Amino acid sequence: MPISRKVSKARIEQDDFYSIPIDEFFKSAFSVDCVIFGYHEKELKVLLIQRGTDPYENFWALPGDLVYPFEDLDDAAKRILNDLTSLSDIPMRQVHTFGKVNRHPLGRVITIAYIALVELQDITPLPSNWAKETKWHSLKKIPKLAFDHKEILNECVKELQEKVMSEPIWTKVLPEKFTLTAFQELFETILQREFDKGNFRKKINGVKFLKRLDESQKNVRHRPSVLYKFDSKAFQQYKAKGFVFDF
Amino acid sequence: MPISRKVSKARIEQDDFYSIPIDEFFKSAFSVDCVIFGYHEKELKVLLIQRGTDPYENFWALPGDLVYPFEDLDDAAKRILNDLTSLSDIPMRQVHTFGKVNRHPLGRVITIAYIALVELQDITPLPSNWAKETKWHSLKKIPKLAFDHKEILNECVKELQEKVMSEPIWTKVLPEKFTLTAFQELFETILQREFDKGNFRKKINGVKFLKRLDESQKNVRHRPSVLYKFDSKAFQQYKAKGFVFDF
DNA sequence: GGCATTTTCGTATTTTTTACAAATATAAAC
DNA sequence: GTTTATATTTGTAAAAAATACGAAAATGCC
Repeated sequence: MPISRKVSKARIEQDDFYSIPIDEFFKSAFSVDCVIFGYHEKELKVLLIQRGTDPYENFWALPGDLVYPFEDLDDAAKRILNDLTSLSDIPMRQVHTFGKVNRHPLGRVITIAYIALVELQDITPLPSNWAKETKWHSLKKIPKLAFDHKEILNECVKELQEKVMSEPIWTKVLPEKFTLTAFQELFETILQREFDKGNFRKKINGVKFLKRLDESQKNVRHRPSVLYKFDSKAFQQYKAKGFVFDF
Repeated sequence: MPISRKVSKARIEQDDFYSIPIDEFFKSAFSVDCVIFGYHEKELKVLLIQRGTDPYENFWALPGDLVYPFEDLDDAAKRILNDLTSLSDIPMRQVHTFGKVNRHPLGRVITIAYIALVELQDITPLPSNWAKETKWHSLKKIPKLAFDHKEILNECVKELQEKVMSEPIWTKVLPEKFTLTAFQELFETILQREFDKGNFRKKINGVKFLKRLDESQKNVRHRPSVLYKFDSKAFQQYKAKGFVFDF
């Protein structure tokens, strides 16, 4: 195992290399930040924590922390979300890595952002470990955030909008059996545009992984809506062909 | 600056925290791997280097190296590609971060993958620094690769197929003025399916950011093709609306 | 000029989208 | 019971787009 290697003098003099000890490279850390979007009744929120530790003590921030040296990234995301908010069983997806040199005051820390989408009412985050407080914040009024978390959040909103069209990231938001109206409203909220009810429904009926059930709503004072469910097996075939909703 | 912080005993005993020195977190490194796809005459290749240093000396690998502690990720990608292959001015896009614990024998190293797409004939990579050799490898026969680079490559092929539909990642492949036949062949190669010539053309003509010029091919022994060019300004509006080709 | 070649245009058919209206199913009010 | 309010569901006519072809056009070369 070499203890040093040739590296370029970064953009000072091309073709001119000098040696720096390889140990110098192993002085960085990385973190995971979890962007948990909460949906409820046509409103989209994001779960923030109030930091109870330096740096940025008392600031609102995305739930995030340093990854252990012996921990896989996806595992770290789960563990960190659970550490700070007591939440578990929330499937998250990696979306982007943010790596500006001075984004963290304690040293070089790059952060990998993960997103998830849940029904607000289904879960009750509880602050834990160094998180003083957890709170759902409407996307329309986000306070000043720690680190570069505002930038991360903005990017993740875009990623959510893209991902919701091609991946079943929305399955945790809806009950197992759901109405097409609920499905439509969810997409309208995330994508910020409206669809014609009848035509939206026609498109859905052409999509095999949304299965119409022989069951309908109860106790509604209007014509009850037929219930649908997501067929993940059928979805696999769509995914293989590069499926994207064409709303 | 705190020298330690409470952390959970990762998945051993929930709700039980102990302290480990914060320095322990700052013993990792990260690298960038560049997946440069080269296109030429209906064939897609990827640029690999032969490693001239441990670990994995003499193995074929994606051009990649450790990121300096004082270096932004996007800058590192450019610098590293240039260090190893002498290439510059190749716009790359971050696609995914790979972070399995034991993916690197020298310690904890996560790697951020970047992709780009270029015309093979336009550039001449030259091995430099610790790269012994550079070579374009057909995607159909990839040798055994260093680290987890095979897995990274496979994932990046999928990302390329997705990105080519929504982002002008293809602009560096085609000359400034190009024929629709060339454009079509490029997409057929990347997506691995074929399109009807006349109908493909009709779709393109409905897309405003592909501008038809008052100019056509010269010195071809058949009816010359009209040339088109990419209008990046017009594309911005498409992008804002979440444009995706619907081939 | 005729030939080979590939682009380009045209068109008839089918399919999908769109916009909107009418019919339907339920609970609750009368 | 009958009516009413409400939202779901179906239907449909017009417009638009996709599809599958084939014919016409423009070039270099013989």
